Amino acid sequence: MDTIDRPSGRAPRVTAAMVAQRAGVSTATVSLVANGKTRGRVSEDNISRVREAISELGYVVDGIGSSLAKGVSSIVILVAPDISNPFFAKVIAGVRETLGADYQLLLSVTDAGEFPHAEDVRKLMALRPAGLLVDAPNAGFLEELSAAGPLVLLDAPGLEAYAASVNLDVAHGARELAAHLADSGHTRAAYVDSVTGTATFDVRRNAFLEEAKARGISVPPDCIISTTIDVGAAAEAFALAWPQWQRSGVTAVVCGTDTHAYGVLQEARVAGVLIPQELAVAGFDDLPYSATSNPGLTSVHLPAMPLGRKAGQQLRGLMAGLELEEPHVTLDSSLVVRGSTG
Amino acid sequence: MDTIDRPSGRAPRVTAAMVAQRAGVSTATVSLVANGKTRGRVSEDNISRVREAISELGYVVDGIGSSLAKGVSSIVILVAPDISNPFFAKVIAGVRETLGADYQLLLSVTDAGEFPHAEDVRKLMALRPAGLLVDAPNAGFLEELSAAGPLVLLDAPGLEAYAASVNLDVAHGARELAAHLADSGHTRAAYVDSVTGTATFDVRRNAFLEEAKARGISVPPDCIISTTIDVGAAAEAFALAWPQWQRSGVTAVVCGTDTHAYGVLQEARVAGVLIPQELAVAGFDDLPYSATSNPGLTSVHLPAMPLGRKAGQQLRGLMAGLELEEPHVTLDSSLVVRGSTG
DNA sequence: CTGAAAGCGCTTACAG
DNA sequence: CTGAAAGCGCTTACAG
Repeated sequence: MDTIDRPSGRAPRVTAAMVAQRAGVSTATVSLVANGKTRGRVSEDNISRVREAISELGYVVDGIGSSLAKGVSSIVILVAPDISNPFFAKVIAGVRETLGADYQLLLSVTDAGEFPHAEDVRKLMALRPAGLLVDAPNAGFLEELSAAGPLVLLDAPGLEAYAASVNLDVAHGARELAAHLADSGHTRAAYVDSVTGTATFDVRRNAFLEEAKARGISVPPDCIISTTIDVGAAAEAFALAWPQWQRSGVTAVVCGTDTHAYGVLQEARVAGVLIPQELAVAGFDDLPYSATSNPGLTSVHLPAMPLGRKAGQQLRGLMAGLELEEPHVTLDSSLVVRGSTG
Repeated sequence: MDTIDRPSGRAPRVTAAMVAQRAGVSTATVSLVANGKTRGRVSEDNISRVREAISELGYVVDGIGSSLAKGVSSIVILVAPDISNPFFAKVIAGVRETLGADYQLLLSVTDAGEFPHAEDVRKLMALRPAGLLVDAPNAGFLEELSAAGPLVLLDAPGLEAYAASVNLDVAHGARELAAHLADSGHTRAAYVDSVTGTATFDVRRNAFLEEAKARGISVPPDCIISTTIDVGAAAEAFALAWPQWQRSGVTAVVCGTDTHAYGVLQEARVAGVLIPQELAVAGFDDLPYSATSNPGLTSVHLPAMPLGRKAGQQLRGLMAGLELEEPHVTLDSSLVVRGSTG
């Protein structure tokens, strides 16, 4: 039985006042009922009256009015430099899962790899978000943020001083990878880095280089290049560098992301470089396609969904006004060996 | 010269009243200046006074207060059933590009392939969005939406009656694909569909089946299966179906998305099925990885970024109160042939 | 050109 | 347990 009048297409906005009138109570009571704050404040009788009126009229608390009165909205802003990464889609899924229907996820996207600046941040804050999630930030951005309100950083190694964080132990996987290559007999490797000045990429590179060195794998400075996170760009850069690398005895290439690695694989096929016989290739992220490529891509697996889930969970805690028991969490990474490294 | 006092971490909210006082004008004037509505309404003198005060105090118009007064927010909601698809990341990038900094993009995500229902929609509308973008909807969802305000549909073939739309001519690519397979000598094919009841998948399948039939390729009912848009799920389903298909003489598999096709490629490698000698494989979307896989995946290319761009552009028109010159736009698709089909 | 005032829809002390 | 009232920060007729 639909009792809503909808004469000509657009339904009129139903307000708390309309509900109040129908239920024969004040708007204050409507607000209490609609927000479930009735405990010891509203009579059973009025509760059911209001509930009935609410469902009859199809009333929904107006987000804007509510936000203004409360001083905060139900929006959670997720700032991220690269949503084109499939890895990131899983992080979002994880966030959504723990945030549930109480909060709306607003995605702040800029151009690939770029972070918003002071003015953009102010505009975002003008939405009075309930909380902020920042993925793979750099220190400069966090300085500008001058953190107002609940804030959780994702994948922000070394930036623990700024806010609560959920990190990935990429260094562990990077070391495993170096060990794996050393065990396979490699003694000279190259590294394809990401150009974005994001902390996680520094950690990946440094951990790999350090462990490689310790294991007798040399990575000369001219064997380290960087490109944007793009298959084509990586392919091009590799094409340019390979002749040189080959001459200097490079037998393995490690890439900052699987996306870079796909570019290397692609170009290697074009150039007739045998993978893994002539060249071993590995990446970070373990994107879904890495299991599918031919050969499969050896990669450092990062738990994307758990990352999003945990970050959402921590943020919920902060938004509820809690003191986090464990403000800094680190999730494991581990190497997945596939055909691209023999 | 930073004149903002920030005694202990959290900056106090700067309001229009504070700016007004500093500039020696009323809040009405501040509002006019902040919104650029000064033409013939504010003296040059006051304009510069207010501008100065604004920048001195770092004032930003509060989104919530503004939205409440205006009756509409600056939020554009993008509803989509599957953001884990890299295709979708590009659509978002296109939308962002045309929407610019004036609007905030709110991503409404549900579980993969699911659409929000009545209640969720109401909650979204409670944010008073300036506009709505709905990707790959089904009719049921649009019925529930009872469209209030500017709305543009993306990739919603056959749903033109509901709202302005930007569509992809997937049928054209699908027919090209059927022709290509027929030309390659295939006479029996299988189809791996998506389980989501999304119109575009129906169009893809139907256009392919029709053209295949016309070209002498038979696709028996038991050679049509469907799975979620997931590499693993597709691989599993293919593993189960392949022995049967092989016996019945299937030499080509067309997949509703490249993601499905990756699953088929993966399982084929495991099962030792030679691609393309024993089995030709093709998909839709032309994801970045399709150029990289080995063999490369033949796929119907869909212009993701232009799709997002055009949709954003149309929505801007509607939000500006314009009548769209061309409310229904269709973008081209075309087949990209790679190694997976020989 | 300018400002006082009403109003957007809600929430929350407050007084009863 | 209940409601009148103030207030959140802004925008927009309105009167001047």
